Amino acid sequence: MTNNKLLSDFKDALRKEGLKITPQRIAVLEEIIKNKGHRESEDVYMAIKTRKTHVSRATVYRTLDILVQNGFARKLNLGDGRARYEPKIDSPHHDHMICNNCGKIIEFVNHEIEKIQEEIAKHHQFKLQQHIHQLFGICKECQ
Amino acid sequence: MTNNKLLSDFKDALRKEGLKITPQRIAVLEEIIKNKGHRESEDVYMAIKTRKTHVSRATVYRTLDILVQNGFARKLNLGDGRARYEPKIDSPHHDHMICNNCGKIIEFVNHEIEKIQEEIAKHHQFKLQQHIHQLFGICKECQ
DNA sequence: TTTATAATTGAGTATCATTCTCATTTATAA
DNA sequence: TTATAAATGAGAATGATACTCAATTATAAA
Ligand SMILES: [Mn+2]
Ligand SMILES: [Mn+2]
Ligand SMILES: [Zn+2]
Ligand SMILES: [Zn+2]
Repeated sequence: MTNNKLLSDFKDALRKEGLKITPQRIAVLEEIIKNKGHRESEDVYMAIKTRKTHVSRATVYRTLDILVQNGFARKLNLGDGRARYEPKIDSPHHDHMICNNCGKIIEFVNHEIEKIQEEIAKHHQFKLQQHIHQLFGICKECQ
Repeated sequence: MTNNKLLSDFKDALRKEGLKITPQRIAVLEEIIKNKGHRESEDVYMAIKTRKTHVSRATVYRTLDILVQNGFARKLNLGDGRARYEPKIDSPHHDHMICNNCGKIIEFVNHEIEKIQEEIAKHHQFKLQQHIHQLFGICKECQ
């Protein structure tokens, strides 16, 4: 999906939700889809602030929420007290391996695990909505 | 394992670490092994404070860390900003399903998943140290 | 048992990510 | 162009957890 298509989809989503199209909101979307992935709110804030539109931390947080709510981004909790955001469009579901030493994030997906998860849920008559699966350890380069 | 055995093991662990045996530390251990599981620090603090030894929040946090460091408890991050602690002794590894509605926690373990995890790590030459696997959704009773 | 002392405790303060408040600014539809 | 509801930003608030440091206490030596 081209960035232009994404941008116009985002504008459509804003209109559909009765939200206004503002330079700050566009800037946050653009920053997130630069696809460096796994960005902290503060990173996004600094990146936008230093070279583009004037923006506040509050607005970055608010816009990241809008992106997550509308399926443009995914919010990750890596257990270190700071949320990360990654673009969701064109990025199918995956989970993460995180290096305890350098913080590097490796993405993985395993359909067998996904299937077993669903069986476990079904067995407990539990309606599965989301899951978190994170592997922590030491990456190849840090050993 | 009896609670008495656990208590003496804890005292041994404290001695081995050069730490003192205090009523506060004993009280936190006892509260945790009451096996209600998945307790918040504040719960533990209130429980001890209301019916036993005088204790402070700081000491509860410090002692929970000692328990985790020495293998007596496991610390869980359920993504809601408050850590949970569960006894680890006599409780083999398991993961958690959490109801998005009522907060109920169901424990599960699946050896196939555990095995695949290890294969994934090995494939990336990643030395696996811990993992988090949590399923979120709506429990049977809340549907 | 007393003493010396290093560890522990607790009250309060600090931290830090995130959310909230509200006065000012702005996007949008008429 | 105007009216106005929504959005923004600066700074305050929040909440879990960590830190500080003076007072207390567990422990080992005498
Ligand atoms: Mn990712
Ligand atoms: Mn458990
Ligand atoms: Zn690494
Ligand atoms: Zn439920």
